[in-house]
Amino acid sequence: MIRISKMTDYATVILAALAHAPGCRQTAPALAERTQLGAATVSKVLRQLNNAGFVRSTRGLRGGYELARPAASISAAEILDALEGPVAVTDCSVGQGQCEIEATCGVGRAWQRVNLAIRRSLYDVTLAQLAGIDSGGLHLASLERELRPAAMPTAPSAPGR
Amino acid sequence: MIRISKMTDYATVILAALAHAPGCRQTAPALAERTQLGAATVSKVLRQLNNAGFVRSTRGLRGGYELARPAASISAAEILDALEGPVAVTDCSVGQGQCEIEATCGVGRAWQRVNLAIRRSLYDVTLAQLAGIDSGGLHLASLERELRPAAMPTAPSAPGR
DNA sequence: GGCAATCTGGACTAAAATGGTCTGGGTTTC
DNA sequence: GAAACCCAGACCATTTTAGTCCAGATTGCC
Repeated sequence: MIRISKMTDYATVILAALAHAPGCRQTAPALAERTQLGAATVSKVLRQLNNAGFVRSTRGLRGGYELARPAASISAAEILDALEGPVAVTDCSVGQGQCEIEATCGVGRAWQRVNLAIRRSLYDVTLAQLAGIDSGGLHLASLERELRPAAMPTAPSAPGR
Repeated sequence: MIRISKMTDYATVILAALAHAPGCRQTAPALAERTQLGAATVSKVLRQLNNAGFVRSTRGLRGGYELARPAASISAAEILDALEGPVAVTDCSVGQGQCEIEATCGVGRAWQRVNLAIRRSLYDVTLAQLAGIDSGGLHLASLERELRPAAMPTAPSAPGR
């Protein structure tokens, strides 16, 4: 259904919570409380975020997590890349050679374009925007373009699943 | 990982195969052979495509499937909508009220923008393009815009999964 | 009329991904 | 040395996905 995993979703929520208190260490339990997510789950996500370099951890008493970089410099695309690998709408959307029927189907090239478009839109969203503390719409250019057109068709009739 | 299901992928491949021989009925087994996919799977997908109105089926001897509408008038977004429901990057990306922690997290709004951007790019890709028989780039406007920028960052360091 | 080719609908299963928990360590501060 | 932390990974339950199979219904042809 073209959706990111819940874990990645949680990651953005947690990062957003951290972004709201920059430079201030917060423990995993405290973040769990703030975000209303399970403590164990938050811990797990924070570990991934630490490995990926988005947060910095401090052990021991008075330990906790804090953002490793300013929120405005972290893009949604980076977070997705780190947590679930690069965007790939289909197998052949990333490049050639993944698909045995490539020669026959010829569908790959068009998907690659879609992929690129998605990627760009993800690059234009920063953690600061996700957290709602955007300093002034610096990165909104391409998204505003997307939003302008009035006639945005809404999903017509999806069959129940 | 932001990807469409294989079934939907197959659907586009099958539709593309049909688009290559417009107005010409083809049986499910024949399409399976042409696309190198399992016969039962192709049948199943064709049934869904029939219910969704993308193809027209004829029963009995000499029966088969054919495109119900010209390939250029079918967008990738329509196919996705029909087969896996509307695009929804996260639960809260479709609208308000889906998420209990909406008030606290504030992440939803930014995802809605991403969602919209993805949706638009899917609307700009037609079946004709997917099939590689595009008549002249009528719908390419927004995608060309996406492709123009030179400095397209490629996924940096995704952790192996 | 009967047979063969075709679609139809649904049940069913196997495999994989996902979400989430638990346990058993290290570290640091007081 | 004890309390309050983080760290790493195994582990399990559930859901989703992919794919198969089978028992009809329909149509054209001989």
